[in-house]
Amino acid sequence: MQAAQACRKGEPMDKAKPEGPDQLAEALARTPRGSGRRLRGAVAHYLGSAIVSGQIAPGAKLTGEIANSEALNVSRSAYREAVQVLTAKGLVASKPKDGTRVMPRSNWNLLDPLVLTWAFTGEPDPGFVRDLFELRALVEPGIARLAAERRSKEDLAAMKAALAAMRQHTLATEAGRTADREFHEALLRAAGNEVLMSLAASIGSAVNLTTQYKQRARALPRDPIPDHARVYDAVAAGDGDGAAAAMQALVDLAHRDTREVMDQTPG
Amino acid sequence: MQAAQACRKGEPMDKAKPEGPDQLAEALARTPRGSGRRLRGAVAHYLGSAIVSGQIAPGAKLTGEIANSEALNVSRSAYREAVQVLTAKGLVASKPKDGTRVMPRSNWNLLDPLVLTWAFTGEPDPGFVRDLFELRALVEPGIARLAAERRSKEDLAAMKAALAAMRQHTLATEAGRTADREFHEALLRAAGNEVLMSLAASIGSAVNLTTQYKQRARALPRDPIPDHARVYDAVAAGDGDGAAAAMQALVDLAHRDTREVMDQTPG
DNA sequence: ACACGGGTATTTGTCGGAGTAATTCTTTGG
DNA sequence: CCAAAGAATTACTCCGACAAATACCCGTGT
Repeated sequence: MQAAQACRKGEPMDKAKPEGPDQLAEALARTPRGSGRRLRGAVAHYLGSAIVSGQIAPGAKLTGEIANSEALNVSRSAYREAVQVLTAKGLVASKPKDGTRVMPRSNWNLLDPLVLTWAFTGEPDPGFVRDLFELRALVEPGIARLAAERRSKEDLAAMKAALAAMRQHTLATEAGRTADREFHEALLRAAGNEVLMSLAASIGSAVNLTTQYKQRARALPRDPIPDHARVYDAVAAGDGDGAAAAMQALVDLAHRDTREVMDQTPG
Repeated sequence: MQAAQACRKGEPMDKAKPEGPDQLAEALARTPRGSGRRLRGAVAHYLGSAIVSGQIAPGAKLTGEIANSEALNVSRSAYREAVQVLTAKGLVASKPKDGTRVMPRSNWNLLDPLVLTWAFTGEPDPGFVRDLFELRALVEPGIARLAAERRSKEDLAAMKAALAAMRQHTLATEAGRTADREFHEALLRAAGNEVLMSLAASIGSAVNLTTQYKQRARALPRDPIPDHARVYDAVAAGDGDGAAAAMQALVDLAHRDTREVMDQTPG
């Protein structure tokens, strides 16, 4: 695909500029590039993964635009747009003459779904997973409490339907997992807080990634449906404390499952 | 002219108003553009504010790249890079033939510092502020609890120094506010959770914006230093529950202050 | 010897135009 | 009436040149 660039004008290969190992271009071509994903997205994924995984340390500065875009066999425009994405997520910052530098980790937007995706390419850092579960443990019970206080009849109906679908399909099927997502989404709507909704979307994306990881390790999670039911009952009863406690149990369960999987797959 | 505004499909276009040729370009030039802020940043700020403030509703599609960039008197590259920033923050999505559409609010990354900035240009939405404080009420006590359990001697020293500086300068001075930030930063370091750190950075940015707003209304916040001291004491004593409670009180206080200010300045 | 100020080189930033690719809408054939 | 082929529209990518900003070097003056 990138070959089109080199061949389009039929320019002859210049010996003065040794092509160098286009290991980079290969790696770039290997990056998954689905329907909506454009070239700039692939570049962003490549650079973002390299940064989040630590291959490019904070403070380091990456190669200049012209050189780097040529190394990746992409145009400078596409490369620059990819860098803008990284900049928007706080991973890098660019200044004339100084170049584009990787920012300290404290500046990264770790809750951005894409950044989370990059963090989970390869082996996830156990400390990072622990941090994520600590956040879940803080936020999700609070969401459940708010939901218990504010839920409408429609919210309850949606949660009940999702719960029934979960029971029917189980979490082993895609339909079951969809129902699970719908349950949490309904809970979130019931909580009536847009900011928490946005945060939960990020967390949910992280949950999906860990779940994927769990499945990769072929671990069978124990049945979480009773816990979901407890959350539902407490929310329906308007019992904030009960809902928070039930949700806390749910998060703890997921944490324990994940930790087990990560322990049984050492290097 | 009106090119940059939302353009719903099927609606007949009014003929151009006879006003100044580039009203948009003027507005763009008026957008604050500090040292590091580039042209693309100004465009992103302009479009982002218009979207977050609701001037361009979700589902609406913005004018094509060529027309819109010309209307703003910027090159297509700069405009596209600005749109990439918005895309990275979940505000818009682009597809060939369909154009660039504003995404539903649930897709926005409301915790992104820039998005928060855009949300606070003009009158902040009271509901949004409430949501933010609910998040703070959930997360910050948890941070204090973790800090109480994990703080090192260095953490305590840093917090103590910041507290002293706060006492000396008070929050009316810039030095005092810097000390305040340092206190919270030290607390965060003590908690030892990178994800919470990233989240707190976003929240802190929102806090700064609300504080700015409070100052704009010339309201004098009551003295929060005793509450900070209580947090410090509990953290030093390793009292997780106490630290959480003290921090809860601090957040409540800030919420009350902000609400007062917002009540006394109705639209 | 050192502080300071100006010039210079390097790097990102902006520009404009041309051609490509993907997707929706339309049209046509079954 | 439906489905597949085609047309139109839009974003996407590429290219090459120029402008702006700033870190760095060097000469100057004290």
